[in-house]
Amino acid sequence: MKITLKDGSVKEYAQAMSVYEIAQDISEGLARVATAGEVNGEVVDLRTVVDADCELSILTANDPAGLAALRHTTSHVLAEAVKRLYPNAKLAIGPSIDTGFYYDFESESFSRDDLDAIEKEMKKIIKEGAKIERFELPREKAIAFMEEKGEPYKVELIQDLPEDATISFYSQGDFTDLCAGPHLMSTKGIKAFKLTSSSGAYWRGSEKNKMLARIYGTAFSKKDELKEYLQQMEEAKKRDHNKLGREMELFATVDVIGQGLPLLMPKGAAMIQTLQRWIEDEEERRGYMRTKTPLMAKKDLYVISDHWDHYKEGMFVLGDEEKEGEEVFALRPMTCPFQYYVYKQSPKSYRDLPCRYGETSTLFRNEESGEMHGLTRVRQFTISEGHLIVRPDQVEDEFRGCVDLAKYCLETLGLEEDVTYELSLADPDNMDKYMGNRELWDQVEDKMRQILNHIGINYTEVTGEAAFYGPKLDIQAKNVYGKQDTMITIQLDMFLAERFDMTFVDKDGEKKRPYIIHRTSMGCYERTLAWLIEKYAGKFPTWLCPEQVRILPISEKFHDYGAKVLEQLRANGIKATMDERAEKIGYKIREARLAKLPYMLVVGAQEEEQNVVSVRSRFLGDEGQKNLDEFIDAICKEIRTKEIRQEMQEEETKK
RNA sequence: GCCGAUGUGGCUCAAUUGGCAGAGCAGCUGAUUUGUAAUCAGCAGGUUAUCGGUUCGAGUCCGAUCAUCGGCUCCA
Repeated sequence: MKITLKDGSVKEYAQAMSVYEIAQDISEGLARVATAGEVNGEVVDLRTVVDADCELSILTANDPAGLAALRHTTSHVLAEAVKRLYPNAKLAIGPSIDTGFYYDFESESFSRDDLDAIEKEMKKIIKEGAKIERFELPREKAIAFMEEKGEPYKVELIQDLPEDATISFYSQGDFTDLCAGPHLMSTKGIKAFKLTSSSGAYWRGSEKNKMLARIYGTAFSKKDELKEYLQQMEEAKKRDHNKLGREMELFATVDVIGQGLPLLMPKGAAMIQTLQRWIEDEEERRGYMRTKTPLMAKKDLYVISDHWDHYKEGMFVLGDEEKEGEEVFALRPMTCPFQYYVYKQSPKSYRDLPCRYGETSTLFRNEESGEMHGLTRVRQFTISEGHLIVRPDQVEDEFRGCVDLAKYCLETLGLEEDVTYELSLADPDNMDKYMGNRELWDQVEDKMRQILNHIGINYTEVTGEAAFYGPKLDIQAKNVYGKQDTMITIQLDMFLAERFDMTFVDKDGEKKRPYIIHRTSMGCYERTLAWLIEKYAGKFPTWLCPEQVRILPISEKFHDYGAKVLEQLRANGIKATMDERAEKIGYKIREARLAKLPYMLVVGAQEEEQNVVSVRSRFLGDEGQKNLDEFIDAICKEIRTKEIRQEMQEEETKK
């Protein structure tokens, strides 16, 4: 047989060989670092026997799939260590993930001390360097084997495998685990790992099931890589919006106000105000009409919209439903039906469409107590909400317009490189969660795919993530820890128009149903602020800064001149302040730097005499003396064009 | 909601087996009037998240509640 390798070279063998043997044949060095193979594009175990012509790559920890194999093997070592130290623990599952791996056990929860002890045991296991062996069993024998070992979760897993599935096991020393692989040849191949945290996790991800104890860890092929990763995580923590945003006094929380109800402090509020003014103006330019609708409504409205059936648990309900004759209200969790009634106030002609409504809309959602997080998951939030009522022939253009607006927002904020696009579809196995029937959903989902393909967006499809009234294009971003959140959503809805009896009169005089596009432009203000904090580590583009310029007088003698400068800056719409304290200039500069301000203007005798300012910025450092008008022109232009200037490279000096 | 951790001046952290709540920074006052990342001195600041219990005595031990964090589930 002929084996074509990645570099194009060809190896010929007379008899069937395992991937590992081929690696050995290429070089002993390669065999030592091999973690998996790839045959004709499919990732395979090192023990997989190749018996026909194929393309083959030997994977190492430098390949994503190879690294996954290394981490997966590490999770088995973790499981073995846990079984040694806690013989009563039951094994659940232990996959590799983006950042490393985890393993779930039925056990008491693990403390940090426990993790340290387990790590120690893992090192012992790695040092023992047992050979890892793979074997298969027929279904009944596999079940009997795991029953004998007292592993009920494994038995359940095997029972749920398809009838024709290969049931494989990997063993190392005395430890055996049900596993599809691939795995390293020996536990010795694990060179650098760390158990990072422990937590609870539901068996099979369902809250109806038992809570298991999960251990998270990570592994690399080199100690340096592990060290670098751990350092990166430490760095990431420093830009965590939840820490930095509080430190910078952008927001705060108060226990008596409650969970998920952050206070936006003056600086955070200023930033959100800037975003809001910008996006409202931009939407107006794009033909949106602004509405302002109530933050609450009678239950009746939500019954019509079906939110009462689909979303009641998530709403703050006011009044006692059980009480006869009592009027029940609820704070709004969305704006849709309010804007529909704006539309319905007069009969609409096909000429009136598309009808684009925008609202800076505050919403209330009663999230469960454990869900709240900083500014990204809150109970009251404000979004740049909009609904477009469109004729069927306008759907594509209008949808495209929404995507275009979303992209414009992302580009302006400098975030366009950091997002991924998801097409969120209904779960075909759970259609009673949704309005309408499967055929209608197929129609609207196909329409959505078609539009996205025309626009040329690179997206992945995710089933079960649709809204109950339609599929969504979700624009996702990751936080500093790699956790994903939806930043912007554009949704296509062909159900609610009927529920609310929305119509337009078409050319032919017939009443017809419009389509509705639900969309956000910039998304949720709180979440966007969080994202900006992390993206820029608090060093925001000038136009977004709550304090853009600080005047630093050399001494009190120059306060009058400084005040004149301040007045001029403010007259030009620049957010400026003056540090009037009787401190030395070095001290004032230090504080302004730590506050991450873009511009400092030092004013003293020289400046007053020549009627100039000494500019110091985050971008170029000392920019020398400038005429004040010249400085104002430059910064006004920077703010107007929303320029994102390159930061100066420097070491942060902190005490 | 579930599993777990945490909670001491605005911030960062001390406080021996349960035995007088303390420091630095920030703040205020005074002196200094300063030229590009920390001037000096003094003062003030606390019902140790809240409520309850054990004890001669609780920041420390126990219970409940609230909040924050790491996850799970859910979600914009």
